[in-house]
Amino acid sequence: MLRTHTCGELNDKHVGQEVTLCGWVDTARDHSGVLFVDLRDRYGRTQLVFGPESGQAVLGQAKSLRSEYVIQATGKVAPRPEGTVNAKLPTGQIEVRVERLTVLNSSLTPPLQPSQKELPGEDLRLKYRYLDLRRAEMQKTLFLRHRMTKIMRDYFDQLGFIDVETPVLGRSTPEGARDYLVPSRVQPGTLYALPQSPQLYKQIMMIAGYDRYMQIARCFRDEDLRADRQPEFTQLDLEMAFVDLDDILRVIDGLMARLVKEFCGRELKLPLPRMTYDEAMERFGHDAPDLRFGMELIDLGDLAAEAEFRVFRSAVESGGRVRGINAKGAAGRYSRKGIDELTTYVQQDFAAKGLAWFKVEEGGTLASPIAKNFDATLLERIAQRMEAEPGDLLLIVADEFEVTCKALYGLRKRLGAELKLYDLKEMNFSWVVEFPMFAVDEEDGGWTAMHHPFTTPRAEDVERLDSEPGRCRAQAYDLVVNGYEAGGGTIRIHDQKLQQKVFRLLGIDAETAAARFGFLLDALQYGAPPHGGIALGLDRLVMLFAGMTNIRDCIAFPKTQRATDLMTGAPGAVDAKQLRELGITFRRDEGGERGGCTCRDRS
RNA sequence: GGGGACGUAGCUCAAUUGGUUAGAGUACCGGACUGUCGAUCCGGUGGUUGCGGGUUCGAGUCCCGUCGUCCUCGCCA
Repeated sequence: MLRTHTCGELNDKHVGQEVTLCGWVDTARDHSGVLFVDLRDRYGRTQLVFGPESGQAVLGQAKSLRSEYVIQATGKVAPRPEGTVNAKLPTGQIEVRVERLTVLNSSLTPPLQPSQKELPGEDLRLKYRYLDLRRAEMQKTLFLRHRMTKIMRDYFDQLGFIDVETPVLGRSTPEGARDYLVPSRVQPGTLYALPQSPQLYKQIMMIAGYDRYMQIARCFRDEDLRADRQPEFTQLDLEMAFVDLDDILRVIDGLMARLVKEFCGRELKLPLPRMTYDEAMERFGHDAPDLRFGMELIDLGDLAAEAEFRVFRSAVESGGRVRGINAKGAAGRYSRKGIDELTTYVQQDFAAKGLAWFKVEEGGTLASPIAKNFDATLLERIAQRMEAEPGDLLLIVADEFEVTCKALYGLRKRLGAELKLYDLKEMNFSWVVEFPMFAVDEEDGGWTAMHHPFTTPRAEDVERLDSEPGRCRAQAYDLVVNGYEAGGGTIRIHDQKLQQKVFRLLGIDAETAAARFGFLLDALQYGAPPHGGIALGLDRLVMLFAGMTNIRDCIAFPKTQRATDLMTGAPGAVDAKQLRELGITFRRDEGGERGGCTCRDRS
């Protein structure tokens, strides 16, 4: 080793020892006769002192040090003179009086400095990721991520799970997200698909008798990005045989309790609360409700039906819903213009027809441009239903059920943040269960799998498969943390006949099913045990435990919103020879100009 | 594919709403300084205002297009 200690470990117990440290020059303060360097590595910072006793040569050398130079310094650990102790630094009790200095490497003037106070623009951080990753914040997050996966592996190991790797080169499945495809050279005209999840492989592992499987698996989905979504992401994936839904939830409950104990220093009360999908949609308008605050959706359908106000009455008469939320004490926070913004928001983002609102005045009367369309008693009953108090702002959406869900969910989320209705450090865990088996496919009007086509219906709903699939509930469950879907899973179908029935319902004919996952249908006929599992979004979990709202900050090398890597320039053009070997040509009108013959420097 | 925000010195930002020579902090370069830790003090370099058009006597500012980053709807079993 080129060093005897790290930059984070020296303290007054080391005084008098000769040590050698290696690291990066964080800052240098030159006082002519004496010069200080804060030396940084991922363990911390230590102050180096160059003075007359270092010798003219070493002092002169030190004067040439600049930000991010990599140096090796040897000297004695000394207590800092009285009055110069730095309480902000764990190593602030001591300093190293340097006797020998080696510049291991110099550095260009860095475009971003790891210790600078203002965070540089994200494009710059991504382009110079190696500099960004030197920041303490990033190092802290990646270390948190490491500790979390360590705990996960230990936890599942103790429960008898085995870690099995599954292929990255697989075959495309018909449903779900868009696949990333990899052309085969050996089989011209065919392509592999990168896994959206190891779903089928882990089911095969159950059939093979490995009754407790886990993996921290990379998954790929070629869909548009969000603050909490990357095209390449990591799942904590697991599967168990001979279990029911409660067994899976209990295992994850235990894991969450362990993580919370380790990183939040408290006991998590188990079992985690459960809510049905229907209840979540009714109370919060979303299947991943943020339970850190109230402001639940309130149904006003019966009152709206009595109203003269046409917008309300016709919504109910045409089978829609009239629901609202009460933003307690927010009437003063939202001016007419502010409410207009909220209206535009629900119209543009959720296709709501409009937003009705009332401000609750002193004395409890409801004030609004639409108030004249209601008689006084009805207004009073609305106020009562919504538990309105002076200063409250009532926001009401009258529309189709789905629209009221989306719009009010959006409003609740937005107002929750704007009104700071929750503690940013709080962690709230819950389960949402009893998802519908199927949803109506917007494109062809047929049924589509709500979760995935291998999901088992609830035992009491199996008979509904034929008669009313829309009311058939699945043995599916989502883990929800602070309003984020942190993971989801199902009990799988282990009966080949039932599996084929579900495929038929989904409009996947026998031929297609056989071609796409005949191997699973085959395997189900060779003694498939009952099994089920779950996958947790690791990046999201890290984000949540780190108290962040951006998944990119929890990933060492993330992609931009347009799915590029600003550091490497990926994706990029490839050599013409590579394309020839794969039998690929690009049409000129579809990226032909990028399909050039050589890799292009995109910087 | 739709909606929105942003793009000015290496970096973080400003520029009195269209006005004459585009500023500040920091970084960088030079000088001073023996106890600093956001060191301080003095001096200096640094700009195709993302790019391309247009309107105007005059554009960082207005308009159109384009590129990039972010937020969001659709999308994400």
